Amino acid sequence: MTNSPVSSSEGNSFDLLDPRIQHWIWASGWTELREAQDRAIPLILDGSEDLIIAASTASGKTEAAFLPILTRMVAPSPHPLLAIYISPLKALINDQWRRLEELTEKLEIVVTPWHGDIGQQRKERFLKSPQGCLLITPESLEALLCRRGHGLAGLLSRLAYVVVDELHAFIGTERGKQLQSLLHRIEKALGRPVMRIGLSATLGDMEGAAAFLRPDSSRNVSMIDSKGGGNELKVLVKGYLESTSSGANDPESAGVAKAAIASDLFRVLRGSSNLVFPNARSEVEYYADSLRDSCEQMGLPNEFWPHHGNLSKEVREGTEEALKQIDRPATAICTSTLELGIDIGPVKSVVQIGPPPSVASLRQRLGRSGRRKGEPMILRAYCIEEESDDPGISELLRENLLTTTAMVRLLAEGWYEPIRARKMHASTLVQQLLSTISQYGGAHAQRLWDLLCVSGPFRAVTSAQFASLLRELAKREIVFQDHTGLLFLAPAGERMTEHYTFYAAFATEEEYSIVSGNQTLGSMPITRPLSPDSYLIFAGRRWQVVSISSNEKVVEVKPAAGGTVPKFNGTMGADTHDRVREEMRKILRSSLAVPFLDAKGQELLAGARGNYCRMGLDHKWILQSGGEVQIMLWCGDVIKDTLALMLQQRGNRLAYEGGLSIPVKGATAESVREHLKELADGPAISPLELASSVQNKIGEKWDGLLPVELLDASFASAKLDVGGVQSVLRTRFNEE
DNA sequence: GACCTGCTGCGGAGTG
Repeated sequence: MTNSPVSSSEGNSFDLLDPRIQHWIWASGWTELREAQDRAIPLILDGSEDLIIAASTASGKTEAAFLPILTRMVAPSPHPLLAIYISPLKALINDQWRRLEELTEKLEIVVTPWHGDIGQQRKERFLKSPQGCLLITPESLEALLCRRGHGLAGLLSRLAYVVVDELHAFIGTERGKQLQSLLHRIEKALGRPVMRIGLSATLGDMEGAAAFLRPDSSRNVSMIDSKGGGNELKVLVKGYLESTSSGANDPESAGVAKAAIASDLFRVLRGSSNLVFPNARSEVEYYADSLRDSCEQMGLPNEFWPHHGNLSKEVREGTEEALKQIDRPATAICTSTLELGIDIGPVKSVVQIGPPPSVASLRQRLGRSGRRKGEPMILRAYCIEEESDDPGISELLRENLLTTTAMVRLLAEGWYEPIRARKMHASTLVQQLLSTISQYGGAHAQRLWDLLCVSGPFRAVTSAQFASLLRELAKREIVFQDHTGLLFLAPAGERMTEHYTFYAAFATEEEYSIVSGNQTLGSMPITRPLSPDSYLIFAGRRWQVVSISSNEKVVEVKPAAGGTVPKFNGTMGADTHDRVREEMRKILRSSLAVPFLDAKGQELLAGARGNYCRMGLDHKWILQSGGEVQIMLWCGDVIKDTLALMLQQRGNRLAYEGGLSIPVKGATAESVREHLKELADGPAISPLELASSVQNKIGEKWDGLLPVELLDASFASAKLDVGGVQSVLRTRFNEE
């Protein structure tokens, strides 16, 4: 292939591919293999190590994995091979299915998509001839193991590769723990390791990702980190001041800043395609409605479309289609639904309203713009600060503007939050235990312990905790042990594993469907049912409620002129990282101008710096104000929350609602100082003891089935950092 | 004090 039209920067990866695949590459008009593809091909063909491919969106990661996998599949062999591709989204499976079909058309390789929306016929065809590429979700794979476990070794006997897409979306979550367990159970059933390939755009640290992909380190994980040429970054952060003093209860005056932001967005975004991230579904509804209304007022076709997780598939696909149309401008107002790799067209700029949840998330969002060579990435951020008669510390230090400024600076430095995967997820152990018993139709306690906790991913669980979990499940008649020592599912356990809701590792609430005529607009939580005739803004439009059916959980609506933005049930917020809070303090201590702030932003920052000096915050971190004491730790939320619990456990009364400080009520600075000194220098309190003092620890799906001590341990692993508290307190005392 | 994701087997009606 000396005159091959496709060049390869290093080595001869192209030459290693099957000629038919080489022809496909040529016919697709590619002039060269991307760096990640070039490097991945020999490693995947060799197959003796695991692999992580981290490369930017639209850099051909999927092809990097599948070009060599398909080459292996079409090579002459007595046994046809099988590859499993695991995706966190059904939409992504459908995308990849289309792309792979195009590639495999002439190769006679069967590609089988498998998730909840795929018909039974296709699934049965795969079960009869389990080869080719299986594209599946973790939940469907769980169901496969749980229900067809007997034949698993036969079914997957040809398995040669496991590809995990969007790896970062799994790390540190219940779904990620479930996925690790599934991969381990498959290898144990086969009695051999299978090459694992992780694909990701954003990875804070590659070592952490490797430890996630192969937790027992029994195989080496190679890494391809192809960051790609960074496009120029253009940033503008705008500040807004909202007065909430005196007339604060007047609903008309609340939202002046939001209206100003909406009108600025209309002015700068019209005529191009953009993504707007306002941080909350209710805010998405506000801006989508307001911007669509502005288009209508001016007699223009609508360019603004909503996208969030409570909107129906049809509404979301409508927005995605509008974005893909290159010849017509379209801007999506969205939540993190548009952060993952669903295929949307190129966008000119990304708008962030309010502080981003994390630097990593900001980076992922920004990666959606400036995708073409030479085009800059454009970020416009809007920050609303409040001004009241009785300002708190967060208000005086302009926390929203300051957080956004700190995150933009860290982003520009190239820093983002490393992966945190120290959580035990004992809730998911309950699922894996029951699923494994179902898979084998009964199992010895010792075997389950070995499989899940000794060689498997629940390494943080002790044998005593595991034994107490089995006793708890037996007490609840979910499992029982026969005279030979085998564990079986009891009737309650069988009902659990047979119900379709068992296969997802994460919990969700029940919701009402919102229906207009024969169109389903989406769904809403049922904790706040609407009264008939009330008005509602949903899917970026205005509606009136016609009827509510509690039995069928359906709200019927019709178009209307009025409406208010709905409330959704938010869960706990994101944990801001230590480094972000340190950067915020650094900005307050400096007097240098921040060039990407607008005039109002500069003015607000100058005020915050003045307040920081006036309060003496450079050396003082325990402040007395009236009967309240404020503790300023300048650390991330996990440590701050842990200290709040420690103080509460020692009898302090807190008025803690997040923010920059921990307020202690009815105390003196001296007494609080004494407590903090003892905590800093005294023996470290055990995280389990601290956890046992916490009232509501139920957070994950099966937490309610855990014995007390295991629940405490699982809570502590996810939420507490006692060592971190001591270390931060010592730093603060030393600085005085 | 954000956001997001996913799900089997069967029975019955309707159609070719």
